[in-house]
Amino acid sequence: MSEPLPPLSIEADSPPSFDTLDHGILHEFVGMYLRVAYEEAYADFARRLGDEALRPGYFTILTLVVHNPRITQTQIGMASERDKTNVTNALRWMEDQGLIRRYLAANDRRTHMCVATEAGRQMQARMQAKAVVHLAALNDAIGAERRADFIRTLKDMIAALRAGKR
Amino acid sequence: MSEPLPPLSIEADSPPSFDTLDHGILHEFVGMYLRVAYEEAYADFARRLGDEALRPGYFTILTLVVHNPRITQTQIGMASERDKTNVTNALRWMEDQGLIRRYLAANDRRTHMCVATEAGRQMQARMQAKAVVHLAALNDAIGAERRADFIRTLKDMIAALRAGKR
DNA sequence: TATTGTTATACTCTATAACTATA
DNA sequence: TATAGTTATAGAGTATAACAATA
Repeated sequence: MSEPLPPLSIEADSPPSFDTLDHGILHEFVGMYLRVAYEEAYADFARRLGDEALRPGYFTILTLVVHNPRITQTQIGMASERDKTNVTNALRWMEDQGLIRRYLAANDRRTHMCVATEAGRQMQARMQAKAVVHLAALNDAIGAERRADFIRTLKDMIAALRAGKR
Repeated sequence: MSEPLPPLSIEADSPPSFDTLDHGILHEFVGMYLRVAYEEAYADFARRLGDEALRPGYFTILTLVVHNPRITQTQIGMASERDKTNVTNALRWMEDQGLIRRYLAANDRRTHMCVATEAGRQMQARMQAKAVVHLAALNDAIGAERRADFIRTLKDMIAALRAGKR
């Protein structure tokens, strides 16, 4: 890898106490809280799902397939906000697990239509039950009404940042 | 890697139209919006920083060092919500770039105290100027008052999810 | 024994680019 | 030319585990 760090010189002063650290502009910095909240929400859902279910990220995709028979991979990518390459990998894995099947559309043989199997529907139902508990835990923390505002703010933020790209 | 996917059988039906996709519980699913908002916020800040500055994740660490001379690596890890191994790597890189220096504390020679160089202070100031514009763009979208509520909600969520771990 | 920091390693999520096949 | 999907590859960010030095 890289070279070991060089030895440090010794200085007499002491570090600042943790309680009095100056965070500067970081108190206003949304990005940091957003990152940590995302990580904690992901980890909480993953904990509740346990080892018998899919990973959190796959719940979105499987739910879309269960609710929308013959949904295409492009549609899944757009609706789940994921790149098509990630969708391909997720669907391949789910097909290997027997959770979904895919069919070519007769009228346009480029598109792959995805359909959940019975095992896939059962898996989605099990995961959704855990998702409901996960959301209830969030509601206990922030309140159901506040959650609606919260989601609206997230959506507004996403839309504005995307508009700013162009 | 893995084997190529097998050929698909052809089915006559058509995919659902994208506009009428059924998202099921996903409309309530905070995690997905959280992920996308985080990604967009990160990307927006990265765009504004350009190629001459550090990556967004390093801004937090450099800001802590600039504002708190002799801050230790453990303190940086806790304050920036990052694992110590990531802090080590970030600081090594910043030291290579001449943005910070590190010293051993005389009274406890395990601890490494971090101090920003003049170049580091200038870099932090340049990045903070871009961070302010980034935050202003967010305020245009969600409003400064709503941002305060938003951060409070994020903090509450983080605290609740962490409490639920134990 | 516990803590600070380092190193090696690996995992997750995501994206880019080049490709095949279909349109 | 453009679109749907696949593959190989790579990157950013994060974490785990074993370790050395120090307390």
